[in-house]
Amino acid sequence: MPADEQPIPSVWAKPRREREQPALSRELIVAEAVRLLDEEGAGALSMRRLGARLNAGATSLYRHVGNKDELFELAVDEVYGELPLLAAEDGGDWRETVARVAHGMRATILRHHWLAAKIGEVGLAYLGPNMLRYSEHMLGVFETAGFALDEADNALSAVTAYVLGISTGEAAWAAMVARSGQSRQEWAERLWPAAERAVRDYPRLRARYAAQRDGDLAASNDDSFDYGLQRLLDGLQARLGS
Amino acid sequence: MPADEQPIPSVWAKPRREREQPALSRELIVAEAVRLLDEEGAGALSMRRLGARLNAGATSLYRHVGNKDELFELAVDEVYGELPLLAAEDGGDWRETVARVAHGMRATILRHHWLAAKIGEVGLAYLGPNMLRYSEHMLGVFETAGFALDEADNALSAVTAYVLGISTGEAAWAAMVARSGQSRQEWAERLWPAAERAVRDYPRLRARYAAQRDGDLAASNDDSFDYGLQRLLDGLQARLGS
DNA sequence: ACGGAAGGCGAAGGTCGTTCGTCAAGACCC
DNA sequence: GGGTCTTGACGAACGACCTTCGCCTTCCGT
Repeated sequence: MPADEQPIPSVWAKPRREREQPALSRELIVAEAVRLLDEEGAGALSMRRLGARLNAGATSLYRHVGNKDELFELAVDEVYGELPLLAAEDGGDWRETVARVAHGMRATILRHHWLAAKIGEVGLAYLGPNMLRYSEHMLGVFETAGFALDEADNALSAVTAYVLGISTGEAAWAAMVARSGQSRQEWAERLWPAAERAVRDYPRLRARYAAQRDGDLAASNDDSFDYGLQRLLDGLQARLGS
Repeated sequence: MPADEQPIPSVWAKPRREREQPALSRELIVAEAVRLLDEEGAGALSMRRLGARLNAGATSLYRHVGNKDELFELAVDEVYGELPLLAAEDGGDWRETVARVAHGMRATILRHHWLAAKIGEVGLAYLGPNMLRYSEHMLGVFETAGFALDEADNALSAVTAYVLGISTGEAAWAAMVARSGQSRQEWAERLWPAAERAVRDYPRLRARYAAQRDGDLAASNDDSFDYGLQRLLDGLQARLGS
């Protein structure tokens, strides 16, 4: 047995419970969970690992969180709090406001690449306070743009669904790259042969893949996102003209 | 010990390996996995339970599938195979075709409520054969409608993203209801007090919730889905006019 | 007839979520 | 000051999970 593992029967040996930190709290736990998720993905979040990062045992977390699923809900809403709440000036351009919010939402999802998958499990209607505040605010934006409340609801759902859907694919890709530890370039190179073989019999897909082969992938994703967003906004704007 | 558990040392007691079924195969495994997922959700799929449903041990599956993640990829692509591949007649209405495909895709996602969440993990660009065939086909639809190939790609991404995004929320809700074992009505009633309390301070949300309180929820979801879809198609159609 | 491949499976290692009982430390009341 | 209650933390343990390994049976091609 190593000497430093021998229990020394003295007051001074006792670790003198460290309480200079507020110990543990729901806020600290959720914040650390988000950090862990960002760094290592949803699969790497276990209560034990999260506890260890907080200098605590795994079971201590249950005093504050009750459940792992509950913890995920809290983490999702925490990130919802990062979404920009742009004011809709009365005479301002509602299109510009909505577009900026949509871009901000996409950026948030890409920053937290586990978010899209978790929303797929948890759903969009889960009553988190930050999510409610965001929804209320955006309904207001559409209302002052001229939509009646029920149509504003549909419009908000459409924009949110579009952003969430298109970011899901990008986020999944980013998550895979992050988990592999390789760079985005290496990963693409490694995947290329399989992709080329898979699309051999599909001329249109082959052409699309070839076109993206040497282009800037990030820029292409940005353009594609904005294209669909603008079409959706076009369609919404046309409803206001009548 | 019950008598029927005593090992009888006789040839006739041996179960005489049942091989009238083709034993096990990747196809059988994936089909049963989809059935299990539909019935009990993604959380209930374990290799042991899946094996048991196929009268096999858990580890036998690894001869055919290699991985649980791989099994999920196969299951996702299996469901992709259910998507309708509507032909785009040359003089026909491309809008109608795309709308019908979109509705079919939503119906498929709602029929397999685990799908949306899994796509969020796996991503849209995973090279499954059914998914490739579907993409190639839809690119063709947009091309014959008059879009250049790169714009057809963006248009397809937009429509797919919208459908996926809006179905995600509905599917998550359906999955929760299915897991709870209660009826949709019971679940809504049970959730109502919490929802009412949560939206108390948000007038627009409160009005929306109240409006949906006694309306037909399914019909309302259908309408909301079609609203956003039509706006997106409006925006795409406007691009063809010029 | 026989050798090798393929398929199936039990045991086991390691991780996970979660519950329970226990223990230390402060809060509060008489 | 002393006793009691509440809060927070934690180790042990249960059951379920994925996956690897080695062994056994079955079958097929030659």
